[in-house]
Amino acid sequence: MHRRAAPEVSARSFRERRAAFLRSALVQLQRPTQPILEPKMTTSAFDHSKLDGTALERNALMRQRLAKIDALKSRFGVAYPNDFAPTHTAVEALRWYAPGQDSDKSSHQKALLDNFVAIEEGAPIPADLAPSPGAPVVTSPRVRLAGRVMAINVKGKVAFVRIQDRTATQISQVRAAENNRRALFDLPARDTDVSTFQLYFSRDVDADTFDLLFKPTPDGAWDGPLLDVGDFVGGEGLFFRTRTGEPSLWLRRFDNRPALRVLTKAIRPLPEKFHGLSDKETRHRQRYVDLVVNEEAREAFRKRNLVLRGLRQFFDSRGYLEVETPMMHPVLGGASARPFITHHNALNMPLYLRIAPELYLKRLVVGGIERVYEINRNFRNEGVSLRHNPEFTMLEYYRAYATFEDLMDEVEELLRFLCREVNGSDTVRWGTNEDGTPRIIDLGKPFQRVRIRDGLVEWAGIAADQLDNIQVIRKRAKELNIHLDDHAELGKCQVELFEAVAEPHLIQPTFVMEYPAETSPLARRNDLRPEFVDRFELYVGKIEMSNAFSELNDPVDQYQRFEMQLADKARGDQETMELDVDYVRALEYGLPPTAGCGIGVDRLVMMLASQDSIREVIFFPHMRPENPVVSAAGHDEPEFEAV
RNA sequence: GAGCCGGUAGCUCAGUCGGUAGAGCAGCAGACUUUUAAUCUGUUGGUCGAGGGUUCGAUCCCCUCCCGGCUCACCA
Repeated sequence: MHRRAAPEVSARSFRERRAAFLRSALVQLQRPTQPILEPKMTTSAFDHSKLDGTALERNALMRQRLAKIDALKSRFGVAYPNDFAPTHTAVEALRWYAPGQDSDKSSHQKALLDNFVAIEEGAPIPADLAPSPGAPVVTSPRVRLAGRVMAINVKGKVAFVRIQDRTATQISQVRAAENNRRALFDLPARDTDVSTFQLYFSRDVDADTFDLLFKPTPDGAWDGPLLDVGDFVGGEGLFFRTRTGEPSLWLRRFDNRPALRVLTKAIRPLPEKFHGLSDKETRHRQRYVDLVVNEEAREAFRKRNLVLRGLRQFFDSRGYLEVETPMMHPVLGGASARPFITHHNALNMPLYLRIAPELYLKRLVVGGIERVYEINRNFRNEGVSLRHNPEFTMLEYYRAYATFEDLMDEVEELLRFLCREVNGSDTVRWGTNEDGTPRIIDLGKPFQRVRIRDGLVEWAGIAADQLDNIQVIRKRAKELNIHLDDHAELGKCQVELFEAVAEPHLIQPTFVMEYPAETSPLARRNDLRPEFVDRFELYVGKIEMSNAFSELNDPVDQYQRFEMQLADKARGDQETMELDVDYVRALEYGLPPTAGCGIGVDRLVMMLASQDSIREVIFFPHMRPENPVVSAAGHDEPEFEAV
């Protein structure tokens, strides 16, 4: 758009530069991958040091590590072995030390910390391992642990290697119990490296491997230590506690195998251990790094998983059927939003990425699935913000023979249930108050309920008998410096003004009710006052969390409301629905009295995981590409014409 | 789409009122047989986001662009 306005010459040179860059990038990107794709090539024949000077970024540290791979390969014959099977996870290893888990636990008490022998269960005591005669003996199973190296401490002829595996988040929690247990040893609690388990490597156990991994060893391609933070390793040994009481694996040689092996060498270094990775752009673009180094990131996504499991548990237990309906819609409907449009080549037809599953789910209720829910992605072609991602996860559920008031109770129960599942509490800290103190959301108390008209009277100061006077509404909005859409009719003005003035009052969970009918084309009119619909929205922390209503099941009314939407569209409103003839036909077969509810799952997770940004609860939030996109089809004349 | 702020070593950050840059950590070399942000000694490492302009000279000043953050608008 803005490029159009740029001078013709600079626009052309820009295109040419981009095209030239892409051509070279394509050529360069192909270069390093070809040897790997060649079927006759094996990894052992691949010279990693030759990867220099390609399109891939290569700094000094990375070149160094590529050379280390070749050194490992020349030593072991394989650069990337895949024959190490761990017996325990890190959390299982830590739990082995818990009281009552093992009959021999008493022997791991304080008395043996300084002077003891660790032996394999059932094996004789090897004389050469006894530090001194008569030292206490502890037994341990033979254990193999694998994980990513998060810290290396070499202290003379011993080394400590901390590894992290898939149980990183769990182990952080188990550490709390372990810290309590450390009191038994009169040791201070540890609060660093809580997600790792420690390997202890004494040089006298396996001097060759020790020197190879931790000491400079003139050995072909690289003569420095071969182990780096970030590598994946596998180690074999016996459980014991170090002098400082840290549960650790004493690496040993069994059957002449190395005590510690590099399973995957990391070419790129991990972020520095103390400050870690804090740049949000990198954290979101390279989520894999974020997850490795940031406990809070792992925790947020663990909670996301708990929310998803909790949702399914809640609805499954109440007889709802989970379904999947189309994500590509030939007809736009179910919400008011601008869509993404794509095209089906073989059928030569446009398709919309769905903005809501609503109309399909209600078709299923017509089909007899009286309780139904779907958790899936919606796509809306709108702005990106702390609360909006172009694709977001939506829960919608429908329940026959229920009203929107029944759903209010159910949603309240749902949120309370989820909060307990995720946080073990009815309250959650989310955001900050005006005065900077942590804001506590209380899902334990009954949710507040407020009618739009009451809110307008109370918070916008509009006289009760002037609520339907659009001039008064607009004038008041102007006074309060609140922007209303110029074409908006009365109902929309009321809702917009309400949302603006009510915001400060919508921090604790609040149901907003009595929406004007014209703002809700799919909702059932109130029986007594048909200008309203039986609908609520749930607000928490000033943002909309949920939207629900008793469903309109009168096909004649529905058809007319679709026609009103078409009229809006004709006037230029881009966020209206289309006339879905088949949906009306479905209603003609009979939709039982039904209430339905949509819940923004990402926002729900934000709240329950105490996150202020939706990007913290979506693994790969939408971001602009870092570099010009190289087309998979290999077009070497890419088009950059701005649309 | 608009405004403000930012992009400096692998990471976290200083800095230069214009004379091509520093620290900590990581890396490398040395010491250390129970460390845990290990410690101690020495040391390598940078197209200062990209392009253009002003200038004897630009990482710094000016312009344009790219990417991000925050606020606003649209929206859930």
